Amino acid sequence: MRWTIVEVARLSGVTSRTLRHYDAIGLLPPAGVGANGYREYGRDELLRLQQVLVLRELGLPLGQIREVLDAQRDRVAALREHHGRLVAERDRLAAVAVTVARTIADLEHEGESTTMPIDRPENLFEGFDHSRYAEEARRRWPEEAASSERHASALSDEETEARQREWTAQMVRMAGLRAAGASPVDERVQAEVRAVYDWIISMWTPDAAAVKGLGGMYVDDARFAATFDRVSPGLGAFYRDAMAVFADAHLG
Amino acid sequence: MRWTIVEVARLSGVTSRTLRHYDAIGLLPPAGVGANGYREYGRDELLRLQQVLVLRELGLPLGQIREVLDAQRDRVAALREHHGRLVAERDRLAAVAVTVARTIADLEHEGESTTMPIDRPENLFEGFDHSRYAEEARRRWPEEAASSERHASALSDEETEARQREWTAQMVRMAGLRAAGASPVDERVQAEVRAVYDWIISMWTPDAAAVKGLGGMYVDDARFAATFDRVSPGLGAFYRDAMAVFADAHLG
DNA sequence: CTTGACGTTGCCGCCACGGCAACCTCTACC
DNA sequence: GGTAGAGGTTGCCGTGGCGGCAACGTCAAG
Repeated sequence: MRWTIVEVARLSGVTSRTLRHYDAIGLLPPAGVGANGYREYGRDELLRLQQVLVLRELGLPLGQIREVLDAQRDRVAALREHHGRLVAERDRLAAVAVTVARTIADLEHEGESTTMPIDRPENLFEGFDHSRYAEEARRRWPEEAASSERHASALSDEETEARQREWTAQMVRMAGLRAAGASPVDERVQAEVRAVYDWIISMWTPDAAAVKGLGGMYVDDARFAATFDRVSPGLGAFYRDAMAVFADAHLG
Repeated sequence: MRWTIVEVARLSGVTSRTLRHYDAIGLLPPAGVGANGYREYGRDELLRLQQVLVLRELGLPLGQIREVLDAQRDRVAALREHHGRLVAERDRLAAVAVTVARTIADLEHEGESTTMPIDRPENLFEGFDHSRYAEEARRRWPEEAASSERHASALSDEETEARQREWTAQMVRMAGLRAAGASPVDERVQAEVRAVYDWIISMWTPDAAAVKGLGGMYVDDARFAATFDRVSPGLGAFYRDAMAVFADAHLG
């Protein structure tokens, strides 16, 4: 069985342009080329394309996908490396998003003093030394994290670290607001408190009974049950059992 | 006072190559050009550069930075738009990171059956139709969200939606494990339950008294107090007061 | 025979620069 | 005044993953 480029495109969902690109960079050469110059793809190429798309979906650059598929590289190692990059980029974007949100709020509430006078030009760029802050945070927090009795066992290291960083940044912002003379009822202060509240919630630890009770509700409550059933009949009961196991193992 | 390109570079932290680039694309033309062809920058250019760097730090593309600074565009509107993109991209990366992590785990624990037999090639690409899934989720969830008593008032719409998406994906994965014959004590199932547990935690709602109590602890507990004091003396008490206000306003 | 769908190669563009080449200019020192 | 070294200039190529377009050949159906 042979397929033309557009047939493969329709099967896989990528464009024919992309398939030609993959040929051009040697990532997925066709099985052969007909007398008319048309590319011909076979079963093996479809399988390879599937693997390419899986890895591409995971965000791996095409060059690394080729290395992995040509077995010159360990898949797990490549993915682990990639995972680190993803998490770092995710955190960076999260931090930027927070800053942008705060900037928007500031701009909306700006009264008058947008332009502050500047005498020494080198002060213009004071805020841009990020590495210093990041190091500070890293130096300050590890011991605190170790000595605290926070119930972190259910969270991965990455998540824990991300929360710590959030928390530190939170305090710094709060200190800034206070220094600027804001009172506790100030809406910007309250916005920060709301963030603290979210954070508290995420640290709140329901006990074993509560988790089991929730699992039971997944079965007994018609609304919940219907939601699960739409995904897969009987899934609610499966959740209930699995949650009971988890509760016994981790929350005893 | 006039500065050469390298002096500006040293003041601001960007490279001279970047400054030339900004000139080339019309983002930051120098104040003038000397008889020797050297670019000369003045105070106004430093101020403009500072604004450029602020907006660039927020991730705004250079073209939009130019539009904003040339006042053809509303800053807040541009940032709001940008914020949406950031959050979407952050969520996408977070989702991909989770998938990559699970893939790594799968690859590490894979026993033997890596290559499953495939007869119908179109099935190879079944998992890739994301738009359909996304629509499904969007159609399914709004009512559920509206009718549920979940305490979502303290969360933004974006966060709520992200949680819902996580939750739906969770169920699909769980259904897949179950279909594959996994039992509730299976470690992959338990890993998913752990995710549910985290989700439950984040939905758990402490009442006003609990929030106030926690605020009080920020002052009474020496460990907490010390942490706050290192950031700013008396910050703990400030938190306590602000949290009491929040609790009264939102958790009464 | 025509039409329209599909195939090919090849080149430009995106975005924010980095790197290099080839060359000119300024300052300091011998 | 020669020279070294730091710094200035323009201009072109490369990055990643294709999309879009041009200009043209091929195939099946009516």
